[in-house]
Amino acid sequence: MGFQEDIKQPFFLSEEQKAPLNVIYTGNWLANQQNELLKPYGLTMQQYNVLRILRGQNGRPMTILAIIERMLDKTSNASRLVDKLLDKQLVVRNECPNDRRAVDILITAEGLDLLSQIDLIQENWKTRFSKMGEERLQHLNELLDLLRS
Amino acid sequence: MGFQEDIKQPFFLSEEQKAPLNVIYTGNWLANQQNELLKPYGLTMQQYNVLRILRGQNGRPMTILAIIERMLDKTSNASRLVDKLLDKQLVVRNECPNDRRAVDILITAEGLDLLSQIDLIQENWKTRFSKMGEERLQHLNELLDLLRS
DNA sequence: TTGTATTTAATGTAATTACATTTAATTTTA
DNA sequence: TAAAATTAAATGTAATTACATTAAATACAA
Repeated sequence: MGFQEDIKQPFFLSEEQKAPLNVIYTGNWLANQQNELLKPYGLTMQQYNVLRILRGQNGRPMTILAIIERMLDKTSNASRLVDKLLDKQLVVRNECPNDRRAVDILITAEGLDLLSQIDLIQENWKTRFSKMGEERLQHLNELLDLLRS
Repeated sequence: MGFQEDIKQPFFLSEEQKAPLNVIYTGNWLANQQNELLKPYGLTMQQYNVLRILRGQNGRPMTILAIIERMLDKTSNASRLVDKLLDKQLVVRNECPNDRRAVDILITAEGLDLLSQIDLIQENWKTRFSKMGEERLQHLNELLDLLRS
């Protein structure tokens, strides 16, 4: 049940009908939780995602296009997301030396610091998942990957 | 892999790290597909969802609040969604006789007709899921429900 | 009854998103 | 090389979303 109660579905749904709704619903549920958690830090999930991508570069700058490639939601506007991060001085933007069309985006010390603060809180969230157990999570990932294939 | 390639993740993610991202990513992926499918009919997923909720009432009207209770994404603005459906004459809105604060929303014949057109196309989409097999889908639903509990 | 609180829906708004267009730089090709 | 095509990012915009406020009707309490 669970999910059917949340949407007060009065009649029985087949697993087939339920699955797509459940994936979308659970995805939104997680995204909302994540956004709630990030609100005190003044970040949206998208901005947080970009910051983490930049951290993953370990000091190497990335162009906007490279960032988009790694984003969860590729339709959102990376230029403007980076604008917001710039305003907060969490990243810097430099003209790319070998291609003047492109820009090099780099996370600042301030940005790294903010991320490490958030990491601590995220631990909380991660325990939600770890309580599911490695095996179940692996299975969930397999099923989702299969769904998209 | 699958999902890790989509976001060009260079390093290994644990199942625990992967799962929340995978759920959100797959949810967005499904929602985008759904929106794409509905575009020719001039409906957004939210509008479609409201229409289906109304159809489920079999001719009994619903108030805005009752609709919200059944919506997948309860944060979106039901009043305005209904406005859009009204513009397209897919629903009618009447003052509720026993409570003049409330409004009775009812799907029109036109709305039902549009839904039945879309149903045909949806069959296509449903085969995506049915090919997963009943057992896997049931398992997926269980895992998602467990995640939210 | 009369004033207060609550409920229902609509509205205002600022921010975000989706999508197309523009600008500037680079690459290709004639 | 010069013109055309492509690429990278930014910008314009209309629609949508999130969130708060408002307006109207009803319920409640003194």
